[in-house]
Amino acid sequence: MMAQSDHYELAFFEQNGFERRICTSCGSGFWTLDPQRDGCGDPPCQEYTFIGDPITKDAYELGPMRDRFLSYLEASSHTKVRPQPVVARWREDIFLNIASISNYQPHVTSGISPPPANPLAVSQPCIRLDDVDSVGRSGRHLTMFEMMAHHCFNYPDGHPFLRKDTAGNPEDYYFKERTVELCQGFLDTLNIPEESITYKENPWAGGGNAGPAFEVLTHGLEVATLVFMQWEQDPAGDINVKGDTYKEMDLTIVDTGYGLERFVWASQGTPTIYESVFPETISLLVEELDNDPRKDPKTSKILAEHAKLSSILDVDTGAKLNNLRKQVPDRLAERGIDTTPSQLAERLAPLEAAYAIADHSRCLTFMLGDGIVPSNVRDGYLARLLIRKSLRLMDEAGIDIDLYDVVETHLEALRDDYPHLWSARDQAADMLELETQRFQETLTRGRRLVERELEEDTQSLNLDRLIDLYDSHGMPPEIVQNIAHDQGTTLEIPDDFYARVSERHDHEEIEEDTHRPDPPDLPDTERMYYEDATTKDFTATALWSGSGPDHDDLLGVVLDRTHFYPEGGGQPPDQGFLFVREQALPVEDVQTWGNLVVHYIDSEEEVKNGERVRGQLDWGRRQALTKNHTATHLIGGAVRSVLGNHAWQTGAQKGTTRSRLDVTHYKRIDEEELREIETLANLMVLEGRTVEKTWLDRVDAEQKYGFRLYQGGIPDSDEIRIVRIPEYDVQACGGTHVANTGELGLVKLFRSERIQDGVERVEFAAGLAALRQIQSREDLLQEAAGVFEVPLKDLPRTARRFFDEWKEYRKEAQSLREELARQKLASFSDEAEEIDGVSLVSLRLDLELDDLVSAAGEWTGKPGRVAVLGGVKDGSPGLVVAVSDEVEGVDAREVVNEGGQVLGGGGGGSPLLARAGGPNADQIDEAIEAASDRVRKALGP
RNA sequence: GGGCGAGUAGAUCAGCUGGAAGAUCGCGGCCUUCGCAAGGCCGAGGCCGUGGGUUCAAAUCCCACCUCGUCCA
Repeated sequence: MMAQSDHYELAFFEQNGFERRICTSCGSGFWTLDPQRDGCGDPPCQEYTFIGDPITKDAYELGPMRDRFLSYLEASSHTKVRPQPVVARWREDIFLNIASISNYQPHVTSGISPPPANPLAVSQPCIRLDDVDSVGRSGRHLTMFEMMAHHCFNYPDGHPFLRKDTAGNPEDYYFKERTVELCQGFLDTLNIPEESITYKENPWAGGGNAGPAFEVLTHGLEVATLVFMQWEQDPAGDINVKGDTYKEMDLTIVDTGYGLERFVWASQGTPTIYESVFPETISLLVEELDNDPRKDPKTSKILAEHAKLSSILDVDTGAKLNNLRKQVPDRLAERGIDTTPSQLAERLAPLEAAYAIADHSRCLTFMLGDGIVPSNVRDGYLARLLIRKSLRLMDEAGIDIDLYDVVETHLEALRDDYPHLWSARDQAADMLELETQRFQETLTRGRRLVERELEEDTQSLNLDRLIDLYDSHGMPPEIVQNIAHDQGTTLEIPDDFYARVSERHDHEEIEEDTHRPDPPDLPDTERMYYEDATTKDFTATALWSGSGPDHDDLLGVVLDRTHFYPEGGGQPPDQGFLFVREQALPVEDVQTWGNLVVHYIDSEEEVKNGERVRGQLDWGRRQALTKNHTATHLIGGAVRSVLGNHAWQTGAQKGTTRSRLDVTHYKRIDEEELREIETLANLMVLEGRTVEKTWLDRVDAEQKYGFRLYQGGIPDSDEIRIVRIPEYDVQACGGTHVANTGELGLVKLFRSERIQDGVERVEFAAGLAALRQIQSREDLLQEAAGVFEVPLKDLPRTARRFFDEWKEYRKEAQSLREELARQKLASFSDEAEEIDGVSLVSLRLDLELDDLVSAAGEWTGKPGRVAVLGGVKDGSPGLVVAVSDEVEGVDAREVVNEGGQVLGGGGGGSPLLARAGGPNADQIDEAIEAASDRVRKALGP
């Protein structure tokens, strides 16, 4: 454990009269101006003292509090920057933006990119679902909140960003002292009593970094955290934090977080944070409650006590909640209110549901507004989870309004501060309606399933099955319990139900990344295709050759410069030849290796370092790929224009003959939309728009175009290449593109398919490949029309007629065949052999086996009969044996098998009807005879 | 990205240890009734998701694909 308390000995504290004390309750070090104080101020060491007694003179709402914070920092040489989306598309490791510092990870914190400003101030909407089960019950948890923050990135002397002047002004840099000063200064502007504030020492670690940190507390509420990132994880490091070792970093970072909603809450002193943050939403929901608990005058007192106690107790599990519910009545008794834990639970449950719904719907407002499409995978699942939780809570609390109506209260409240949410409201409404409908269908389906199972066996619903129902059919155990209750069965749901569900998933394999070896130490390969996309022949110097990381059987060659495009961004590599000493060596593959481009050639010969090499591209291939790549951008633009801005690219693969683009969308793309997309893309071709390619600073590019740039993924460099079709589409993209959209000639969409829930794949082609595809489709049509010998325009009608007639004839043929079999049998029936009172018919009829079966079945419909029928149809023999119910001692399976053996195969069926077959068609008569013999033996004396 | 589940009559689902494609509701006709509800009898309606494979024989087993549901990271 870190014992370096000197990390916290600040001049600021000394100069301003703060004292370091040790909390008598938890033993933590903290700093205070109050000489009497002996507790750190952090729950559970202290409970809330601001409920009903706000910490500021004025009550603040979100907007004014946020402005207050940002303008205070602007006045202290910070630059205000725009917040980023709640969907962390620039991160590979997380779906949602969980903190303001996430905006700058990993590219800024690792030193690849400079920050947008330095120092900077921001109020960043964040989403954390870890505590979702405490939301509504604890009175303080939120799934979505704004983290107000000031950050400073302290670049060491001589850092390249300082030379480039993109690292801010070093004179404005600060670390611990100034950070605490700014924090204290902000609290002072709110007139929060200074002696109520404590700075609690609590080192922080996360994501490979660590550093000393303060929790800032007042009135029992943690309102801010001040983190000083100055260590990075290193197994050989000598600094120990929470069990890991770290070393000092070159770049130190001030990472602060001020809870906007907490400040607003503390300034209003309402029983819970929810009434302060979204009062309109709460009113709407509470009015819809079956019985409004707030009409009871006692409730506000109860709520206040409940809130204060919940501050010092965790309520993230049912057991802990019950514990809280037991303690509150005692406290209330002291204040003259009589209640029991169960009364309390009953009184509070609907209100807690309303709080949770209000919270979840605000979170959804941001999720859907920032383009998450609800689905069963990835971030979409998180949205679906919240939607379903909300719907269930609404159902339980008897709130009978559309979820979108709740979301709308947030949209209105947030309209001015977050206009992009408002403009996506139609899609949000659509998605919520669809999701509500889907959930109802899931529940209906599940209900039927459960009812059926209970009907068959009331004991069938054991825990295993309960987990099954949830895991495979989405049936929450509570709902299954209700259904069981209605059917008069009781079900126990264990406390650790959800833990048991996840146990099932514990064994799932996690794929490990294969680690590529580091590239040789060579200068970056100059990629000439960016500057000049029309050259197909070039000369260069070989710098390295050997076994590369991608192929064992091919020789890797690195040149100082190349026109060969390495596979990347969904564009396959170029092919062609390298000419070495007048010898043409085919280039099979081209890949990047760090900043190098490796050409893989099929060659026995070594390529010597320093040798001159001529390269020649397969130009037809390159052109086809280039056209398909530009077409991908055209389709992407058209898709977003037709479907909406939520349609984000999740993948793309270009080919020479066809390409595909995957986008998020909440329902199937229909034929009409597909046509619209195709038309729009072709209009762009017809207009012949210029395709602009420019290099921009990452920060500039993001400021100018926003995160929609990263449709195709996030480049990990400071400079990024922008491919722009003016007033239509702009993306960060490293691929090859035509100069003008007119060069594509034609773009053809083939189909869309649902590759997973919430993701549509569009397949298309461009240029000659598009024409060829159209032609080959036409060939198919012509061929089909040729089969029917009708003109193309009559094809659908004719096909329909043929299909209908085929069905009709098939049925007719079947009944005729049955009739035929019956007739034949009847005509032979007088040949029946009488054995011990049983008539045996033994015949050869060369008909379909199915028809023999119906004939035999018909015959044995009357008592005392056995039929052995065999025949050869289309070269394969078949044998059927049927026995009337009453005949004893004859098992059709045994009889038929006797014949089956003769046929070289086998047979089986039921005791009354069985069939057999085999390869020996010429033995059919013998087989019939063998089977009949078996019957005679069975019946005979 | 991974796990689980499903696709059979217009709808909901049985059948899935291979051996004659079923039930219920709905639909059509008839009977009963003054009429309705209900009941009784008869009937129509199936590329058993698609394509391969195994087998004498596949709705059933195997593989691939298509469509849908669900849980988790």
